[in-house]
Amino acid sequence: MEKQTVTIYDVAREAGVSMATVSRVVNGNQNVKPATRQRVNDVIDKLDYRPNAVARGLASKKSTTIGVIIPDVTNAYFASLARGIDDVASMYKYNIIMENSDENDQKEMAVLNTLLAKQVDGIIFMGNRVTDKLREEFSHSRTPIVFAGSVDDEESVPSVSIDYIESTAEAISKLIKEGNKKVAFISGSLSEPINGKYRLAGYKQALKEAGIKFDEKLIFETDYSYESGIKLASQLKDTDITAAFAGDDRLAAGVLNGLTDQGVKVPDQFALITSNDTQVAQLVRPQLTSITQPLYDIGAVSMRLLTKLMNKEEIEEPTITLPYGLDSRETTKK
Amino acid sequence: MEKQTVTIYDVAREAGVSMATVSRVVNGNQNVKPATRQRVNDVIDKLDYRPNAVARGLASKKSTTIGVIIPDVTNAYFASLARGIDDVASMYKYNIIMENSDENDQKEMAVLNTLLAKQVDGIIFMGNRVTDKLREEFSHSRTPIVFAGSVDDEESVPSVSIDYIESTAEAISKLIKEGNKKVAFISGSLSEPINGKYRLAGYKQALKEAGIKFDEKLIFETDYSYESGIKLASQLKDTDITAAFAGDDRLAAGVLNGLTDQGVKVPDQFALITSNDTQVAQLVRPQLTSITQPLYDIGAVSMRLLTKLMNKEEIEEPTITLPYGLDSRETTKK
DNA sequence: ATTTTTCATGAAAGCGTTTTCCACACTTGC
DNA sequence: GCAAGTGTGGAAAACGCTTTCATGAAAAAT
Repeated sequence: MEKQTVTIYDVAREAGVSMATVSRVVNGNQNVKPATRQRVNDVIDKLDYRPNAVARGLASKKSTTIGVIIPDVTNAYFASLARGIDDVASMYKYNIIMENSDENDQKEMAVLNTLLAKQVDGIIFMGNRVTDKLREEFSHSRTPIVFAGSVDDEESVPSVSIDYIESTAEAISKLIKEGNKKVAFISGSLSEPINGKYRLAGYKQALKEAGIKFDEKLIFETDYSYESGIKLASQLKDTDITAAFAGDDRLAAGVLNGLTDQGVKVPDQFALITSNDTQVAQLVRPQLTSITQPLYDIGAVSMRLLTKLMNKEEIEEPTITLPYGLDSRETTKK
Repeated sequence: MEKQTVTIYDVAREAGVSMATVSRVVNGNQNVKPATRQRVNDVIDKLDYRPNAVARGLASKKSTTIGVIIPDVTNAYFASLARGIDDVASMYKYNIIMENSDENDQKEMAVLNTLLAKQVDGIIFMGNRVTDKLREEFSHSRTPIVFAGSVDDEESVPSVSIDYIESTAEAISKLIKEGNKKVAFISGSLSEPINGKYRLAGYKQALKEAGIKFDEKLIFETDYSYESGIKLASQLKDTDITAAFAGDDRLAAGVLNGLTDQGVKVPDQFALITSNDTQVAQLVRPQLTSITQPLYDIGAVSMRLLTKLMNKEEIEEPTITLPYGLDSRETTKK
């Protein structure tokens, strides 16, 4: 008693109508007499008919699926964005094909291609770096795309994020105002615009406002892992640096725990501000003072923007900047 | 200069062969003369032809896509599994449609249906509870499915997880051996078999071995959030309970931080063991002693198992149990 | 030299929908 | 009473591919 798939044709036959009519009732087309509609629906229930989305996609040239390129689901920052994306996607009846890219250029190209092959109606890209090859691929395709949680260096692609320059500047200023003369800038690769271009610019801006000279030696370029934070803490310990800004929460947590484990008192001897405000920031003790980002909303707004793009609606402003905050917790004074 | 899609037909015409031949070279079929293959490949490159996966899916009745039902991507436990799933999925050239279910029965049914409609070749289900309706739907469909990180209550569905009874018993025994007479059992809903059936059984087993009578009042049923842990800590503080086992890391972190914030010394005055070993367990201070689970592997093995199922390979044992550990960190004595 | 195999390829029938025309049967309006 | 709508519904052509079957040519076997 294998469950053989029942097709639209079976329904049509059983209901004594044409496939076209069945298609109409399935798709909520109004040109169907209520009586007919009822009859068809009854047959659909009886036969437990479910439209084949693949056939549908082929015929309509719409897959009601969007592709999400994510560096790593395991990272709370991206996972939160993803959650926002997913929620509004399902609100608009889209499904999500998710692909981990590991921020690896080749892999990104590969997943982009499979996404395109699968005929996704749109793409949301998370990641901090966009190679020219990738950008070319984007413009080359007719599939709408938006960046979530990062800005395209050249602003040629719609994006949703906070203002990284301002927020970083504000964090650094706070650190300086609290009496720190030497504030370290800790981030992932500076080749990523978010670090090397925006955050660093904010850092320099704050320094300038305070009349402090920029010192190359205060810049620490590493990766986004907890372990790197731990390692960095040892380096930091033996310097006259008294505060740091970190571009990632896990990284910051590593620095914090590393420092604490070595007997450095935070925030008394060392102040720390992190920037993504994932739950990690509040799990550690002392709790990390953090730039707060509306993570879920960044994802949600990105997806909403994408729906507009897919709908060919007119977009006022393709580069959306959401408000951020600065939550003083326990790794800064007061 | 709109990029109009180039089809297999265009390639065929341009290369002077039939669609069948193009299809053959695209799919690596050996029945093509090298010279012809070369010619076709050249045209493919020249025209930048990319096979339409939707049309492919319709014709071949395979979507090379698998559905993943996940309670919440934002939860590190599930995200880790997902990562394992995704990696071996892409190893086998499958894509992943991911759906958040929020452990909500209705939503689960809904996403299952859209997954089926999309003709996924297989499904991986994460979640702690399976309603009869859902189970019925599973068996009703011809799509292979496997449970990742949970066991089907009735073992009617292939699954991959650790032994929850044994691991919990071991954790509880440790707590008892360290001198704790009253050990709380903190978990999510007991209606979920993983808690109410397996873990609780392990708890009782350990009690029995130690000759301690089971006390209903030591069972705390809550949800998996950090906040619930914080709340629970206040309750725990004013009892003579001196240790607890928690079924989730965020929950455990909440308990730990709540206790600590109220001046309770962990582990001296209160010992704590958690069970998922996500990164959270090591981020908090003191670090949480935890049952360790091969999270990534659970996901990876699940996906591997699914590929076998989709391939109709013979399965020796559909219920796979992976080894666990117990990592003594800082919330238990030595 | 003839028959049998094997190889390479093409023709065409699906796959399960959507969608564009058409056509028919009624209503309207005058 | 007739032309012009209007609301329903059917026929059939896509959609872009895979796959079966048939076929002719070349290679191997006799």
